[in-house]
Amino acid sequence: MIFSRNDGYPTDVGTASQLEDMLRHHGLRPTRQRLAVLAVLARERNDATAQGIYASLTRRGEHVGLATVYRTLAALNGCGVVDALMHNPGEVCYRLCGPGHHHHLVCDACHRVVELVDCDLDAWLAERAADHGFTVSGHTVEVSGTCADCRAIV
Amino acid sequence: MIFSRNDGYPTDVGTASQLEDMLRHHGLRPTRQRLAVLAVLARERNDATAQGIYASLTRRGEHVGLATVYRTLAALNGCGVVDALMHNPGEVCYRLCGPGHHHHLVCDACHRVVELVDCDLDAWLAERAADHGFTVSGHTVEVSGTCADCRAIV
DNA sequence: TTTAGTGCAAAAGTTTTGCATGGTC
DNA sequence: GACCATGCAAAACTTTTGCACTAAA
Repeated sequence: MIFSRNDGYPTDVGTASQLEDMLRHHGLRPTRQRLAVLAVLARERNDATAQGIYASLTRRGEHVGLATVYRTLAALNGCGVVDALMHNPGEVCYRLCGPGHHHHLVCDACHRVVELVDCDLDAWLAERAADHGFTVSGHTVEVSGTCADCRAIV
Repeated sequence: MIFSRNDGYPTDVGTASQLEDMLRHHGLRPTRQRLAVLAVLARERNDATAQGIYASLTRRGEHVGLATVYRTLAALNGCGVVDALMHNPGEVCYRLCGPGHHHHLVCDACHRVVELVDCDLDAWLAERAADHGFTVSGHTVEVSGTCADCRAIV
């Protein structure tokens, strides 16, 4: 799996030309700006806000308009390439994630994110929901905790 | 349990004097404004935004400043009296919930919320998290689906 | 050359804050 | 009287949008 990561470390997320192919595959033109946003996401072990990504780009001298960052993230989220996390009120965090069903384990201290890929809650939830007359269309689990690195510091 | 509800229906959430006691119990002065906000939350089977609560109060002729609504919700959330749900980007929803550990089953169509109280995920999550070096401090599950009423309409 | 994407600035929206006033203990 | 809570308006923020311009197909 070339475009997926399983923990937060900056693993191989594809060369520039592979990122281009991915964008094209989703009907998105591989522009300089989109590749730059993807590069920041690929380098980020934590989740990142639109504002934060914009700041990263500016810091590195890559000129990408803030509106473009927002539009790019919306497009990538629409394709399922990035996940949107809403643990903080008032802002959305984005993260380049694997394509399958998974949940997020987030470090309270450093915001590092790990994907939990094995989840078999469906049957259990469907049963509980049926007790209340609901049919289930989806679910998200967010687990908060402390990663090994941060625990070591304290 | 007098201040808890299990589904979204407007059940008995306490008389005015009981609400006063609850506020006092948390070190909050039982002002007209706070009781009014609580009354709106108690009457609401769905979750509600600060803006929506403000609108409800205004509609009923109760004059409570918008800043006061925000401050009241923050205080009640801090006490654990109301839960904050963040399913929509850019706004926080609040809901008067039971005091114990529970999760939320939310109707996609009408935003009705039901609390799921039996949850056994702790051991399973702790194990998965340990595989990645994390210790778990908490978790939230948000289940989306369609309630019986909304399914009937379609 | 046709269409999609970008930049900039303005606008929209939610939430927070400062400070004087009023209510509660 | 001391302290907490409120109201109002301004400010801070994130996010969206309009429109002329640029780049990709």
